[in-house]
Amino acid sequence: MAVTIYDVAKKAKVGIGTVSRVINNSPHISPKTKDKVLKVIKELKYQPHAMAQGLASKRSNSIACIVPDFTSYFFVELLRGIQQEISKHGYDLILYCVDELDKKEVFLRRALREKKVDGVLLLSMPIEERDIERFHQSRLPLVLVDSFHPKVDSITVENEQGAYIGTNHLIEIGHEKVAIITGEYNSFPVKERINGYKRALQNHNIPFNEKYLITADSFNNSELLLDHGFNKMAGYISMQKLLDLGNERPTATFIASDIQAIGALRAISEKGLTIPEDMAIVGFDDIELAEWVELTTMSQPKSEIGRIAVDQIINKISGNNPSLLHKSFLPELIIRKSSGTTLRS
Amino acid sequence: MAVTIYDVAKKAKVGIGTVSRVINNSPHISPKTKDKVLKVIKELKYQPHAMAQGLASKRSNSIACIVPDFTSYFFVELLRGIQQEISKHGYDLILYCVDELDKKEVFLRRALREKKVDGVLLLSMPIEERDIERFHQSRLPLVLVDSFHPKVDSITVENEQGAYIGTNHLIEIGHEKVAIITGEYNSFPVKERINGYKRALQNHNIPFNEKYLITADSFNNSELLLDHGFNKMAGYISMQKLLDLGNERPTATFIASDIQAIGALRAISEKGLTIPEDMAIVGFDDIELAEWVELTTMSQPKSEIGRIAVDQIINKISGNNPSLLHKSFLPELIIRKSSGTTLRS
DNA sequence: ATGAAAGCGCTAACAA
DNA sequence: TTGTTAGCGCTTTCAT
Repeated sequence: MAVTIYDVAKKAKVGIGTVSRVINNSPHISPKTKDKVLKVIKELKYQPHAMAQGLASKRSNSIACIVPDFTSYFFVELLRGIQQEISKHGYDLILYCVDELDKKEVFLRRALREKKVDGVLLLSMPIEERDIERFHQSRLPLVLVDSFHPKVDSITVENEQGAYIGTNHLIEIGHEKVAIITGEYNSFPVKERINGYKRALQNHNIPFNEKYLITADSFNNSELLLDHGFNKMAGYISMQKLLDLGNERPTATFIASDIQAIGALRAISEKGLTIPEDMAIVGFDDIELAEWVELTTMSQPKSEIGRIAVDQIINKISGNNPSLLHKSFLPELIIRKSSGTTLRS
Repeated sequence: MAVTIYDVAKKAKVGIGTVSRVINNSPHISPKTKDKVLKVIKELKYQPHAMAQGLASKRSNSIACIVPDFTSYFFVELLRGIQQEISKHGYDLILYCVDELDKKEVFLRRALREKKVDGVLLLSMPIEERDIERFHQSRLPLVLVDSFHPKVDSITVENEQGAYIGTNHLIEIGHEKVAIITGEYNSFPVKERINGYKRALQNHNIPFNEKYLITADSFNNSELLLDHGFNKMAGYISMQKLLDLGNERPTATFIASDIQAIGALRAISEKGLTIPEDMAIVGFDDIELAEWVELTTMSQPKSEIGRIAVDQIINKISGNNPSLLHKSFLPELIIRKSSGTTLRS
């Protein structure tokens, strides 16, 4: 049988309460007995039983992270920061992936009642009003990452402004026919990014051209929508559509995710066109790969986002009622070769 | 207060034992009472408390996965398959990352005593004899993935043979000066891959040239060793070393991971050399990116590996004492542009 | 087939 | 400061 708190108590000739206090760093304990107990704990290689601790204390020392099917490098890089920070605080990360958005609810409700985690981090997913209410009632800390709702703590980037800056960059280096490629229209950041794109056009008195807006919904291929169209293939196909526009073809494209941009790059070179001369590109995310393919992009501070999100949720778990947090980072324009500064002709 | 098994029992007018039986799908229960209880469970939105279940049943429905700091795309892709399979079986994945190999022990021992997980998946990490003994004694299921020890279940690829095939491919298309770039020498797969490389040379009576073996230990930069040298930068620097060999320069290189190969590609093009004419490349892993950069590589069946590993550990958890499993997959040569078939004059 | 009751290993409130 | 004890919410005998 595994060694329990009773074994430790007996061997140290103290009560189990005392052992418990030692384990939990209770301040009210004499250094002498503390040392004695600690010694026995070491001798017996005692380790508290997580479930028993959890049941009695109503804490699990685990945080759930629900991610939308981590195909995307962006999530992976975000997740990396989150894991590190969670681990640093002595918590464990339980990872859930949902391939369909509806399934998210199942996890949320389970998390709520099952009491297996002390808090939930929801990545890049919308949340329904009734779920918010549920979390509020059960007082289970919830933090949104890369998603927004006025009533829930959230860490985001300024999608609208980011798209504005990216599009603006393309216009300012001389492009007038600027297109946008983005994910599924009902994905949270997509609308905002489209708005930023439109605002940049407006600012320069460039009329919005319907044909220059390619969302992932455009093509009827559910395969490509698994991650809301934020994938290489979707970017590839979207760019093909733009290139098929003949002499109406845009000379520059703002692409709302680097991974789509990477697909787009291929579509461009396959047509025998060059970047940035024939088509200038600005992406979004600054995934590790972006530098590799010399992609100009709007950089998201991924590890910073992860850090803040975890700090906030741990703050809430710890009971220091922090005020509602809506932290938003401004993405930074990283200029690389794909936008260039030269125009074609 | 949350609804407990007592609330359900009271409302359904049965004992808590009966409710418990319903929850756990016990066969000895009349369909009638089962329905009645199920109805109440739904009405009350009852969900068993995970900790209480765990404490009483000694099962946590969680599986730990210890990965070496998931910087690498290979791990991510592996992890994806593992998560899916774990989830499919109704288990939760607790993810631990260890940046230093020594820290692994901490997690292993904690997993052993803390009873927070029902099994442990160890990815790409060696395991010490004494830890094996500990796991054996406490009967906590352990499965190695991408690592090997005779006494522990393991899912691997045939590194030696894979390296052999990759190197052999380069030799057969005409190369004689074939180098190898790989990770830290003490990393498990590295030695095997070096052996496969050497065997291929031998088979063709090509003498082994010390200068053509670049391991990640070669350079004194601990940054680069975080993931045992399996990263872009390490590949980049390693290739530079080879290119600096002047007229002794190899014409082909087998690179023991795609991510290093990607770094190497850059080093080559920066020197104004072309691939595959000046330098042919074969990588290892077939990460998603490999196709993108047209890298010939030895493909590992990542989702298959994950699936088998999870199935095995769940089998062990379920108590069907499966016999010791040592499944090894043969990596498959995927020929793309980076190896080409043309030699440079 | 079902109910009652004894734990599972711990925390926390209460006494001392 | 410390020991004792009553739960935490469930599973699992053991009766019935």
